[in-house]
Amino acid sequence: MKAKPLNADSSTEEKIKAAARKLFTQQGFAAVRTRDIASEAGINLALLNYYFRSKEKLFEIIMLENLGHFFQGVAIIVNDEKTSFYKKIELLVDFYVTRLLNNPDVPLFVLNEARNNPQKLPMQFNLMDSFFMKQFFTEVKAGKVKAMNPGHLLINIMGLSIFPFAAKPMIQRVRGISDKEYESLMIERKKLVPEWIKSMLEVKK
Amino acid sequence: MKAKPLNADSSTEEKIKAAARKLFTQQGFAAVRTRDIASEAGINLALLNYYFRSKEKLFEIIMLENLGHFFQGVAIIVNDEKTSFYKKIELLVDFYVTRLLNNPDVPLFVLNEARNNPQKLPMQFNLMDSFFMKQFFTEVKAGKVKAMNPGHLLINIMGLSIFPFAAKPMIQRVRGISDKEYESLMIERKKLVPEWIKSMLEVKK
DNA sequence: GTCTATAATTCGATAGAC
DNA sequence: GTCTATCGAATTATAGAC
Repeated sequence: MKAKPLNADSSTEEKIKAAARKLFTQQGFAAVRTRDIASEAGINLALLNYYFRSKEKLFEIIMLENLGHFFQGVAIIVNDEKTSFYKKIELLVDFYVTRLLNNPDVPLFVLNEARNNPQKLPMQFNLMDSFFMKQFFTEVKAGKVKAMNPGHLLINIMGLSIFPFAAKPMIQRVRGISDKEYESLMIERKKLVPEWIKSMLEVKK
Repeated sequence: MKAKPLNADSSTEEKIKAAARKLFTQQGFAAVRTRDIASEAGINLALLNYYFRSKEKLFEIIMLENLGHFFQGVAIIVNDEKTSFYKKIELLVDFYVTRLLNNPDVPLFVLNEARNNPQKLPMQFNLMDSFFMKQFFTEVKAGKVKAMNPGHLLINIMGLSIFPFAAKPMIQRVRGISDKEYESLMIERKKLVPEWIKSMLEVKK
């Protein structure tokens, strides 16, 4: 078995992937030119086609990576039988916000891809069959949380966690705040969103 | 002054605009070919350039229309001095959901545009100076609602109202529900989102 | 593996007939 | 106003030298 080179991340292949990841994620497939990727990677256009056969192949690799950012880890969180219902909400929000702080362009990319190529989304992963959902129904039956269509719960968790990243440029425009301020707002949300979700689920006396 | 033709909506110009609106809104500027627009409109490519000088000009028209869907009406709602703080929240949510039920592709389009061309967004419209925000601060000072960074309030209202439309294909994929079911979920949200926002703002005793 | 040069295709835009 | 035919620029992909 061949040993991986020590500097796998600085190999030419990785440089191209890094450039492609940046540009594709920010601008989408159609808006990016392979020339731009090559230039961003500091290499030649021909070399890009030498490593990856085509623009499509390279894009698919990046897409799978980005989808991973979105779905990887979620399955583990929602199916852990040792954590409580509310703890899972905290973990989910923290997971999304933490990951997206480092990859703020991923949400729009994934949402666009989901619309343009829904068949490429991981289908096996059915949130409705998760242990998290079982816990939700248990809480509802016990009268501990308000009954609602579980779709609302999922939309609310994701909407409150993910939307602010997808809408960052728009919100910064209508509010006029800096990148730094926006980041600290997002960090605040790690704590606030679970509290809000809790309030929404609270049974009124 | 010349009278408008009675069938303005079926004129060639309108047919082209309708086709462009559909394709640009669904796929974005770069992914759409002028040939596709012409074909969708049932006319020739040359005719498209006869009516609108270029792809860019046509796109700008569509973009302004779509931005209108998003911002038009919001300014009126948030600056009405006769409606209460909570009433405005109800009106905002209803406005977004109602409009987006008929234009479900607009949110992703606007979010993409806001990122790609932030300078083209209407800047004059500063939500922070609105009467709605004054009312929020009044409520906070009176101890009637929880204090929070007003950015969170805006993000939450928009996230809970708009995100489900931007994420529709993804959510349908992970939940496996039909278009019809999804629509009734959205209609439910007109009533539920304002209630949830209220819960989030409630001062705990 | 990496480059230069170029082939092959696509796409926006126009010329010119009707 | 509307069409066919085509130009010219841009872009993906490859051939071939080093």
